Amino acid sequence: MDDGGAGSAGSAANILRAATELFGEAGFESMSVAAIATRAGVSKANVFHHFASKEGLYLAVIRELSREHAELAESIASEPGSCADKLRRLFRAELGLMFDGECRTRLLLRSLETACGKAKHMARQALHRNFVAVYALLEDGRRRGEFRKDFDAAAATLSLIAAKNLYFQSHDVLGQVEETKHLMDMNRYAEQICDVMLRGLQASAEAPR
Amino acid sequence: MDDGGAGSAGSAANILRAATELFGEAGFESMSVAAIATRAGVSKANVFHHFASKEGLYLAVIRELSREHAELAESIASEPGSCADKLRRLFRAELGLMFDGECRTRLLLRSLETACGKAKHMARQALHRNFVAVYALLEDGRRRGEFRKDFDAAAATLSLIAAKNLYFQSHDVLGQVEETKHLMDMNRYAEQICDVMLRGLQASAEAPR
DNA sequence: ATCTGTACTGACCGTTCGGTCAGCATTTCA
DNA sequence: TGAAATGCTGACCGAACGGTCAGTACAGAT
Repeated sequence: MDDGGAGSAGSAANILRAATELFGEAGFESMSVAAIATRAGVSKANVFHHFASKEGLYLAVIRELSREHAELAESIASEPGSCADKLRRLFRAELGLMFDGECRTRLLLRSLETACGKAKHMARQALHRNFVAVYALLEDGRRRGEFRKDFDAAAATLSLIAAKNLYFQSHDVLGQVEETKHLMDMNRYAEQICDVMLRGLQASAEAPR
Repeated sequence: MDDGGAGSAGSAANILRAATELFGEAGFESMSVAAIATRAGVSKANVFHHFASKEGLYLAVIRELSREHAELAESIASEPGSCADKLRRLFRAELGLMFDGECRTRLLLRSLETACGKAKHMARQALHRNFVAVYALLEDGRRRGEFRKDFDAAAATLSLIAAKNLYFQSHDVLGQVEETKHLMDMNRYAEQICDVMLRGLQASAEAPR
């Protein structure tokens, strides 16, 4: 029983992968340990051999995903270039990562609202690390004079992250509505969102209305 | 068995209310019919007397909430005033409604990602009606010359809705981080988001960067 | 050759779940 | 007065669940 970590690269890794897929497709409660074992090609008892409990397995999955997502933002933010450029690059890269492993992303997003306290907390920590990276980027842009002095960096950061998350959640229905069909293209959406936001951040200091 | 609707105003209404609360606190799968019956002060069998199944009860709850949320946007959009004003009013009003019944909102948001296909569809329809109302508002602003000609109304609408949803989801952790403490105040957040967005929509036509 | 630890399994357990059903009250209508 | 319909319940059911356990197979160390 190693509970998380790579562990023997055989069954344990298979179980972790199967669990990621199945927990991603449906929720924690609606996916049984037996189903995960079947998908992984092992016996149900073997799942409990490698992981202490169903919740332990779930947490191991979340832990892996959280790290992966948080590190991306931090890495891009530390690259050179103007803040506006970095913001565009970051937004696009994050969308890319999200769609790269759809079920993984869905799992992480769902965990934000799960009953299980520990999973919720880990998912929120991932969100927080992401927040801090984007927030720092916006504050940096303000210091450098790229953005106006009087915008609320926290609100703007939240709005950017939100735009990313909801886009992912509703991507598969965008094609069903005429007005949103053109947004199916990820890069086009990223461009539009960044355009509006950057205009808002760069606009002169006079109040809107 | 009346399956939805007010019905006898006694037990059926109690069950519906209890189900809304409990499904809101936890998810569909993690809340048992027995628990709902206890909270409603009736027997478990009585739940099945009024509703065809657990899923039927769930759908009845969602149906009620969807209507409530979608109608607000449509009503405010039809009021008089400038589009910028209406956008501000709408954003604030929607946030208000969300926090008015927290567990109801949580339930609706969670349904967007549930395994149950019908519930997901209904929640998405509510989202769609909301989308259409905001989208029409932005397009109207563009036609009236309040906003610039070349912004993407669909992307901006999605972003506004997203900013609202994520704010609700993360509201209780905003107080734990120094940079976001000031956003705990709903109206202040609404103001900041609308400021950035409206500046982005009203800014002159030259490209940002 | 034997011992020890590890990976793994099939069979099983207690519990909880959604759902059913026969039957008891109360009301409604004839 | 009685028959029919409705609201409601406790007792019960089969299925599925998370989790356990005794035991097998096989590795490497002594």
